[in-house]
Amino acid sequence: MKVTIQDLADHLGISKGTVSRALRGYTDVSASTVARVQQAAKKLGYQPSAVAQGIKTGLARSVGLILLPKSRAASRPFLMQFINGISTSIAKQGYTLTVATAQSDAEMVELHRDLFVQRKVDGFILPRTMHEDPRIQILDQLRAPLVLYGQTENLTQYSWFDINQVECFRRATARLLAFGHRHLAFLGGDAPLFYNSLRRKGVELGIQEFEREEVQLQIFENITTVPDGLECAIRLLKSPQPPTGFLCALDLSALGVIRATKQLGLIPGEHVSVIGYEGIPEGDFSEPGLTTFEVDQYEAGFQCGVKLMQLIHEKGAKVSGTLTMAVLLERGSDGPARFTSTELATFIRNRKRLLSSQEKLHRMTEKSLRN
Amino acid sequence: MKVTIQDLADHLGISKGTVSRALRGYTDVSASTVARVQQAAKKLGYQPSAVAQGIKTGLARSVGLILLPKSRAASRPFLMQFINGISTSIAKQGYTLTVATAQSDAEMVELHRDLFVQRKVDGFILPRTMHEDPRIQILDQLRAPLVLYGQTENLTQYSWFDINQVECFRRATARLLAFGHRHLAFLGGDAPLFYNSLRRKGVELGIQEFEREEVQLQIFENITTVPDGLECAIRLLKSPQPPTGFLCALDLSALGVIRATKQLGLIPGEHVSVIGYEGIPEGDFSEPGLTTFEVDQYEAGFQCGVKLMQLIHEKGAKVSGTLTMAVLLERGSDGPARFTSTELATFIRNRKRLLSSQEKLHRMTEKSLRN
DNA sequence: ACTTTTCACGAAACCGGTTTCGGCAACTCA
DNA sequence: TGAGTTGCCGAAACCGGTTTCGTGAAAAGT
Repeated sequence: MKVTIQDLADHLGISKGTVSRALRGYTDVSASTVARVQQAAKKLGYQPSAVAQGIKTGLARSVGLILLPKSRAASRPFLMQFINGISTSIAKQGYTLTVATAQSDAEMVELHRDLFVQRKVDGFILPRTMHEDPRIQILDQLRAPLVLYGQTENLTQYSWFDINQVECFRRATARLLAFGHRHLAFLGGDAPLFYNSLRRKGVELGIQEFEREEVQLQIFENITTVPDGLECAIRLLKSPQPPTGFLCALDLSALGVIRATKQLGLIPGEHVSVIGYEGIPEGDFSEPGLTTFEVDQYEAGFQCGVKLMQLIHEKGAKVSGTLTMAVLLERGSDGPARFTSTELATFIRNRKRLLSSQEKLHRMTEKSLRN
Repeated sequence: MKVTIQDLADHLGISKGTVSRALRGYTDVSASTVARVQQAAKKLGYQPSAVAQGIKTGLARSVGLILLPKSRAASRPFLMQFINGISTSIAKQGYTLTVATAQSDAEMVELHRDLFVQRKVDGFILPRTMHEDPRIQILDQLRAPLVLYGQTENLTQYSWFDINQVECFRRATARLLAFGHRHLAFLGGDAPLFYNSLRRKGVELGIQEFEREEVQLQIFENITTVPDGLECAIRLLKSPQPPTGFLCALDLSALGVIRATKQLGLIPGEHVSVIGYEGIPEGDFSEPGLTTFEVDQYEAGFQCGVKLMQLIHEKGAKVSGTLTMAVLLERGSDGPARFTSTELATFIRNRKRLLSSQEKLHRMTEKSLRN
């Protein structure tokens, strides 16, 4: 059924060693033999078994990506294009992507170890880097090649790729300040993940650089889902000094903030401003559309793949880090500050009455419509 | 660095054959030796190389899943949980998931062949089944184990898992009919994919079974994105006999329909009804929420994995098909028919005037608010 | 006490490749 | 023409496991 190198050698009447050398591009095989072998290989449909190759070369020709589906929030939207990017970049060297899922952090670390020790993969791409990432520690011990998608401590020791999130949030902050907002809130994401510090740092930097007036900043963490963002924003907006501008580490929490503003009868982008980060598709379906930084996940995956291939193949290859920018999508959820914080608080208090009167008007027109 | 079976054997002073038999659970090894070997393996951190194992057993202990990222529409949302399901079910037998991406149908077929011929995978899971699926044809030739996620022709020859989409759309249709809708539209998805026929069949069945009154049904295909749905719905709603109920093969197109209704000043769920299928997260962010059938993608992946493991391991294993149901999420996008088709047409014509008057009222209240 | 069976393990073949090594034949050069 | 290269290929070792086979020693049977 399956044709082996021996079958091919017998068919050509030469030794399997010669067949192997011919196909691997050794120079000590005559051009005519190489041609014959290649032709016969194509005719018989021979392709060397990756498994058998791996035993001698010590390479599985696969890279590992281990996911934690528990954290639906941040890993779901980016997955398809990220995978596509990795897969495309490594395919050139005959590599494939091995994807596994873990249900806990501990299991994730074990999985990395096992996959490498069992030679199922030759290296890893690590998304969602953490502070003192335990995956890195164990892979260091094993001397496993790895590339980080994200940053962490001791960055010079590893290859990594990341978006300049500090700069993104610095710009987002500067943007809201330029719009006239003076009371800001930063809704951070998963505290143990490194990105959170970076995005927060960007906000703080943006405020530092702004010297014209006093700026108020409230900081929150672990706001990772729509309900989280909703609840947090409701609480803030009902406070005596509500923020007029929201900087959200994640699009999902930004969508929650938008919901909250609408629940309170406010118009996002007009009464309050919201900026997100990541560019998930849902952001285009909210009303108004979410202003956010769109990350090119395909490119991210691609670059991670390229870097990992270098580490695996070029002995003594230098580790390298790359920082790129995300694109600001200016949709409708932010804009010039209409209110100060104090004005907004008053507005929100008065809003209830007005809402009910509007409701009445609405019903009136609806009724007239029916007839 | 890496500890091999020979290292372990030397360390214990026994032959590597015995070590292997001890770890593989052969009976002709004394219990005490088995214990010693297992203990030493753990101490030295020995785990057999999957690559080396594979050469003798002929198994790579990996299953393939090949994606077509081009078709962003349908494959993106379900991916994470589907992968999680597969990965979890096959992990028990030491299997991992190999994911690759193809940029065209032709490349996808090649990839399946190559991955199997190179023994990188022992079998495949095929999502998004097509009519006369070319992947199946080539994998049949290679006698490669496969499991379909979806249905196709000659279903008795393969293992497959699917949602009973016919029944879902029959119910959706019956639901709209019970709500009093008599002019329906079915917005189908990718015509070459098998699911499209099934969902359409469900709609036709639902209408057939309804014998009380005459029902009008308009059918469209290849409506796979939000803009597609938007454009199609606008056109339909502006026609002389607009449908009052929309059955959408995909949530994305349903979201487009909801947008269209709102653009025309209609209230989804009140003036027109929309039902989708799949349960993508975006459906929960639209206003009103999208009524849809939620598919458990984790379960789907899990079952596909289980079936594939059976095919690979149990020689002479019977192929098996499984049909389950999706859960109807009753959100706000559908409801009792307020209008007949004719009434709706009139309503939409009159709507423009009313919209501008409402706009005026709205501005009035806004102005009073500001002061 | 001697044969037969069972138990437990070592030796070796094997899987399908890669890579090293050695040697024959042809070719170059003096 | 004989010695030294060079080109090309076969033989064999090797990679790290699995599995078959054979055998010595202990246990069981007579």
